[in-house]
Amino acid sequence: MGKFFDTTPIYYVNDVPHIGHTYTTVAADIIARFHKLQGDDSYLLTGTDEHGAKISQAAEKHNQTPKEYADTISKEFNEAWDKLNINYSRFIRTTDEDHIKTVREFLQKMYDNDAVDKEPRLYKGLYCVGHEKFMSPEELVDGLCPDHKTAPIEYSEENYYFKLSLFQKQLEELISTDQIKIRPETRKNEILGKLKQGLEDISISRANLEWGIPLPFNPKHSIYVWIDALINYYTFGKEKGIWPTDLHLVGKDILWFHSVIWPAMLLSVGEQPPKEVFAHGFFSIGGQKMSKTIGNVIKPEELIQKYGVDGTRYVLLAAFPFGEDGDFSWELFDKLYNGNLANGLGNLIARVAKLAQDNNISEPKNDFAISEEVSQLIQNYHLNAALTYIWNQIADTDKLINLQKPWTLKGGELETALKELILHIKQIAHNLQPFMPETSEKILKQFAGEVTVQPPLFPRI
RNA sequence: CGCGGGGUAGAGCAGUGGCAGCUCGCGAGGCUCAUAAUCUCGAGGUCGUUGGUUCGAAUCCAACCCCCGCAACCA
Repeated sequence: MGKFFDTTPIYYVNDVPHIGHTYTTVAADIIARFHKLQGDDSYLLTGTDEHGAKISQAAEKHNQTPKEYADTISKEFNEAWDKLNINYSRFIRTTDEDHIKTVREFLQKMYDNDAVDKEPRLYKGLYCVGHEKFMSPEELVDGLCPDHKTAPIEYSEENYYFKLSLFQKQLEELISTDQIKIRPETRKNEILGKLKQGLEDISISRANLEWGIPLPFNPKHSIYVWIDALINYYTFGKEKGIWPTDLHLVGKDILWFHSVIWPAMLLSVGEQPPKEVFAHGFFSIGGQKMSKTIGNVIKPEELIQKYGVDGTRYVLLAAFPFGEDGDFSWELFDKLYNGNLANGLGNLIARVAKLAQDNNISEPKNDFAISEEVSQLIQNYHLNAALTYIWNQIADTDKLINLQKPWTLKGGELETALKELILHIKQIAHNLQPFMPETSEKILKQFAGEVTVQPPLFPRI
């Protein structure tokens, strides 16, 4: 028994929930539920990231204030996770009062500790309006932005800088010794490689941004949205007294922020860095990159409508090795659903329930926990391998039925055979608890006391 | 140019020095408890190319070919 605290990234309200957000969040929920079942004091944090210029622009388009706009999108995320049975401890928003207060205190402390310059640096650069970012002179072709064919504006702005470069040695040490454990291993190597190339100080404020948290030591500046966002983990962790984070689950695109910038920020205020950062892979859609522009984004509602809540949780995690990229297609997910849920798990439950009901067999009493093998796999975040293991248990039980042929047996032999099968099923149901909580509960209920036939768990599609 | 991922059976993938595997699909057979479900057997691969290291290479090394991603909203 111990404490376990894991997080999803907080999602930027510039975008509505899609399959990528869903994947991260379901995985984080499975890990958190697993720890709870093991008796740990388990916390899962998710939420939305709501500040920044992009949000105020999007709000303007919808004729809303930034807060109104953020409220709308944030609610979509929150509702999606409720539908998916995500057992979060808190849904945090960067517009929450306590978060804003914590961010200001955090930044003040960075400032007091000399991790932030006392005076802003003047940043001069070439700003491309199309990109909404500064371009380096090398990126320009004939003085024009190669993508937009426009001349960038010469623009200068005063920014406060975080002295990230001071932490290079310490981070290399912490990461290479797994005190900040980065997984999968290839990602750790990537980060270490990038660290060796040197760290530059980073700007943490914006001068002309209204939709943001003011810098405590100079309210004319707003805090850069990434800095604001990362602190959400600390807002919750500090309040609950459960710091540091045991696991930040992130997409591979934001690993740098979570494994380098965020730990450095924590070190600068004398707090412990996260124990582990795990970067999972991305979905492509039918061989193409997932993109709003292409319009091939899959929404969680579409998945739930087709596969149900637990069906969605299952197919997302069963489809690919956890940590690696995978190519989504409805064909693949349909196959997984029909093959493994309808024909596999669902059918096994149906056939044993019928045999037990017809012969008035009642539940054998026994104590159960998650199988040791499954437990090990989940602890190492081999979620997909854990599911494979459980499905082998299902296949083995099907084989056992065909071997025993209970429909040819009578009396004591029949009872012994069926009770053995029921024990197998209960073990499977327990192993499924973190992955498919509703299904697991349904099965355990169905096989409690007098076993009865129930409607199919997963009708074929 | 750079960085990263990948090329293994019809499809999707696992396998990082020791007899090439899994799932789906396909073919044949069995069972009848079950959601046209389940079980058994089978066919199908010169592991991208070339060269090297080794008793032995899908696996290690070198060169090359091809696909995808990052630099543009996006987990």
